Amino acid sequence: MNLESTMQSVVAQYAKILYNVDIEANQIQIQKTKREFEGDITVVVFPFAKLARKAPEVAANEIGEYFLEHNPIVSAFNVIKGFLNLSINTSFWLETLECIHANQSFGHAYIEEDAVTMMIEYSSPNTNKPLHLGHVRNNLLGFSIAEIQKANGWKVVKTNIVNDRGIHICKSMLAWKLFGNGETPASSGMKGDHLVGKYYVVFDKEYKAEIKELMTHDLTEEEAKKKAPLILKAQEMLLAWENNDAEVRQLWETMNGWVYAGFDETYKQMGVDFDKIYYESQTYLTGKSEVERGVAEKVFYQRDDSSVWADLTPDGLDEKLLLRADGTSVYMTQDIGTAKLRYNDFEIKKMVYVVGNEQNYHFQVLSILLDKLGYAWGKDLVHFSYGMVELPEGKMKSREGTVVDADDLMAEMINTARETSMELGKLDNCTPDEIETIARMVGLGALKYFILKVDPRKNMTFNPKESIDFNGNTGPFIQYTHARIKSVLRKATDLGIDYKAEIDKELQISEKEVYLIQLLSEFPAIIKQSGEEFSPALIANYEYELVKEFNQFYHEFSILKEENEALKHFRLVLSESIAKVIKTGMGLLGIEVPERM
RNA sequence: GGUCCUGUAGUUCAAUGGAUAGAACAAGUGUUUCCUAAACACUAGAUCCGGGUUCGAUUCCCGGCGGGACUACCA
Repeated sequence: MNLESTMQSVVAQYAKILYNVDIEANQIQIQKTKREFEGDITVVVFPFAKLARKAPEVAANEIGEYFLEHNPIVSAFNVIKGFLNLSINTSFWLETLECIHANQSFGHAYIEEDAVTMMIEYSSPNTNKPLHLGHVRNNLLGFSIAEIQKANGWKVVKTNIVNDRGIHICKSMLAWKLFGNGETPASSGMKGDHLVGKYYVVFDKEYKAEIKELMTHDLTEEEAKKKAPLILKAQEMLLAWENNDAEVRQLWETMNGWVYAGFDETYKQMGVDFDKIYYESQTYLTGKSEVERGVAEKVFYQRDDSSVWADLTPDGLDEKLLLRADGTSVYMTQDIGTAKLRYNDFEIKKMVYVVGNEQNYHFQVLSILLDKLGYAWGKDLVHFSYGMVELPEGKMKSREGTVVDADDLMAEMINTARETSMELGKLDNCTPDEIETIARMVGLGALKYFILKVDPRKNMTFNPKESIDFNGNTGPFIQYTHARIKSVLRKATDLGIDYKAEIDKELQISEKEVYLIQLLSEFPAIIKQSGEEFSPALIANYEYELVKEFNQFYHEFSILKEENEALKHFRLVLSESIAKVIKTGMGLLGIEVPERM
């Protein structure tokens, strides 16, 4: 029970006593008092002043008086318009801090044995090219919301559906076969996914050349695209794949193997992982049988050309194709198949798909289809939809080669972090290993924080330079603050200061310190809200506010030099609690915080 | 055309229907006997337009205008 909800029910109770007004506790608005006013928390009186037919000021004053008489944690109050500002007893805040300090897993809900399962799908790459900036946003969001839901008491299964079959991978395979000269990751020294991606580009280049050549022979562009020998060969290869042609399958497995090794490295570097990976090659047939079941149950219908459709016009949408006339499956069919496999593998109560907003329509449809097929979680599946990431230079376009590769980006961030730190002489006393660890934490922290602090729905601009700035609302700034607090605590330990003992409840502390404790006490509510709204940004912005507040405090007050032992002790406890909340909060964003930097 | 998302300082981002719309970057001015100056303080600057609901609107509703995505027998 936190202060806010306690206050809500108390105020509701008082309203009943004073005015005989019935109001739900959660209808009472409680907020933190703004800085420029006296007090700690504020009751917004307007709503029930109206019900009580009292002028807001009058009602606010009466409730304030009642508080003073009957509730010892309120030490003073003032009224401005319809806002009742209450000051809370210092001893209440001191007790609150002690609880926070003592609670090892502060902010985390305990996961019960019988907790329900939420499955979160994210990443979902194609196997014909390396991961790029768009995947970075996807992976970071997916991993972070999984962590947040765990903190909120869900059992979470992180999953990835790999699009390992289709014409795209055949293009890479074909180009490698024709132009590759047997090149392998080992022989070329290239990462596997990059090597395969290279041949995807080769295919595209040669294919375009063929189209151009054909167009000089009086073919339109459309015709040329369809008749170019390379595309015909690629389609042939896809067919051979579907028919289990041994040689094609062998090549497919080899090249996908290279790609997976490459992806693993990228995921590892990014710090994301999965509990269960599905492969499209294993799920697409299941989808077909599910669709056939739908036809049998008359949820879907078959046309004369034997293609299968779902009529979604009653839902205000179009008709949607599910199986082609030749019986092959489309994207939607695969998602249905994957859903069935997952349903069999886990007891899923909630399904979350982290997929870009260009697929909003697709998931609207999928939700309806799964519901019609009888999946309990179909109706309210969450499409966690996010916007595009752009660079300051403009949009990414694969054709113009302006795609930002995930591996390159991470390497660049780490390099910048290392260079900046070296320049500032911050790592002078570190071993090469320590330097690498810190550079990695800071570089990746900058990237992650910058991306996660933004509302996912919005398209955003990723500015590498700005993200790694050590000032402002950035990851490194928060990491740095954590390291500083840890440094103070180390020194305190060296000086033999004991800050595990109880805090003196009679201590006089400043408004700023009360504000910091109040901020800390809101942390669990922030995590809860982040979980409900699937919003890592909420946590990121909270972290920044906390750190900024602490920095001001830190400059205003000395900690170790304080003469008053009780006060010194209190400030150390406060600092340690803040460090704990920073670490926990950043952990929910998938960001590591260094002990020193 | 239809559907969905979005519009806040020069820029990048905030703001459960609440008080004088917050930060950061960029610009300008300061602060180092100091626990990490990779810090802190100060100055200047914004809700696309028009209606409506409300004691009160950046937020909710309606209508414009601008940006993006989707609207494939591609995935």
